Amino acid sequence: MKPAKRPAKKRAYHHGDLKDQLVAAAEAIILERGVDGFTLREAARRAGVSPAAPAHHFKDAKGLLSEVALRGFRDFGDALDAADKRGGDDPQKRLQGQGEAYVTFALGNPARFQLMFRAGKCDYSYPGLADAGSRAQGILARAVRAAYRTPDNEPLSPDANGFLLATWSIVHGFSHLVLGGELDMSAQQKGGRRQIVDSFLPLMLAHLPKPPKVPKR
Amino acid sequence: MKPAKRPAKKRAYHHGDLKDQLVAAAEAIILERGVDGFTLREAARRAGVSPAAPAHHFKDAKGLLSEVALRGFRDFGDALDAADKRGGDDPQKRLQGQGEAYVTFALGNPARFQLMFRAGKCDYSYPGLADAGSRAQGILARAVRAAYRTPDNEPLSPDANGFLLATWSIVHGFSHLVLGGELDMSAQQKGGRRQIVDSFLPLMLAHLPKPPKVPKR
DNA sequence: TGTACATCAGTGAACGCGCGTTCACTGATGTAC
DNA sequence: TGTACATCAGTGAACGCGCGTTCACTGATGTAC
Repeated sequence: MKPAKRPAKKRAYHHGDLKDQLVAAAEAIILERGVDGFTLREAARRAGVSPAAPAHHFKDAKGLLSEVALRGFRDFGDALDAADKRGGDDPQKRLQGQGEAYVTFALGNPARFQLMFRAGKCDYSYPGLADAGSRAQGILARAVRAAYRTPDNEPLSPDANGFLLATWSIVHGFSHLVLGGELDMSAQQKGGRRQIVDSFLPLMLAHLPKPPKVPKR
Repeated sequence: MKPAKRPAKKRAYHHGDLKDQLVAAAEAIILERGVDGFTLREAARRAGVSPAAPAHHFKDAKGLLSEVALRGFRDFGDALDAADKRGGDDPQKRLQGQGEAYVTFALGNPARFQLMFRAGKCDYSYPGLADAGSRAQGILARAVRAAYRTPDNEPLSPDANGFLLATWSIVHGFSHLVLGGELDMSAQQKGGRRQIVDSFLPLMLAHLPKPPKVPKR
């Protein structure tokens, strides 16, 4: 076992935590400058390391971004899953909870969220990434499945599919509108994003489509 | 008056239509390579002109993109407006129509749409851009105002605001999901984007929130 | 417990690239007289 | 109708920039005996 992490006053030649710090730096850069503002050199700079160092941990620049997205999708999936479970066996509660968790994740992790849904920035063949993405996607579908009482081995009905898509669209769209700053104008009110969200999220969630009452069969 | 546009076999020293062609080239580049793939040099190349030429028509690279976005917002606003008017005085029809027009515009003009909603690519002080943007935004609000029978000089009620936001979110989110290719997996079906949209758009629009029945006052 | 050696994780200089923009210029066009 | 001249809209070479990546290297670590 390694010794407990030392504060390491003067940095050793071997960094010891470079991979994680590069990931953290990448997120910070994206937060400050947007997804397009990320550069590998800047991430290395922030980790206090030469521009060649990241190559020992990631194949290339896309590799680092893919790792960021991977961790994002995992946490995202966890958040949706937890919210879903909190809903017990009440489909309405499960969907409402997932909707809220979706938006909460997006606004609480703007850098990751924007990266996760920005085509072309990640390498989908990065190990685990595609899986983590589908898993997160499947969690909402699972709740819709329950609401429509559709067994796992049957495809969703067109109606259920429309419902799934509408629900996904509304929380996804809301997240993008807030993150993109589109709401600041229309919401004619002062105070930061936090306030806008606090006041509008419940109102918006109240308009989430309602699942049908499907009899047990 | 100028003579009718000659085919101009061998291009004259003066181009004659450079501004429009740069705009067209920019849209084509964005379509092929994404918003981030745009470069001013490439636009100049496609217009058959030296890299310094665009400076005579646009202040800088952002200026060209701003012009693209401006034209986008204008057409977008026109499309929403036309759909709204087609709804007569039936609020439900007006909202449904605008929703469909919103998505149709996004999918029919993916390059522009993605540029229009990508923060940081445009210069909002570009003449007319901010106005065109607010105008488009106001058209949906106008229909909501009618649905809730709110006079122009009164602010929307919180409930109406939530409704507006939910409606905007759903069409905006759907557009992004389709353009981002997120649906191809979940929609387990072959055929291009066109088919996905044709089959899912009506289902999704069926879940647009319904405006309340508010008595005239 | 030492020691030899392989492997790991850094360095820093350098490469080539395409970019946006600037510059002095020039050919074409439009206008005043 | 002709002519002088200002202005417009191009050219093409050049600048400096920061980027991702490569390279030969080296210091630190871990392991086999």
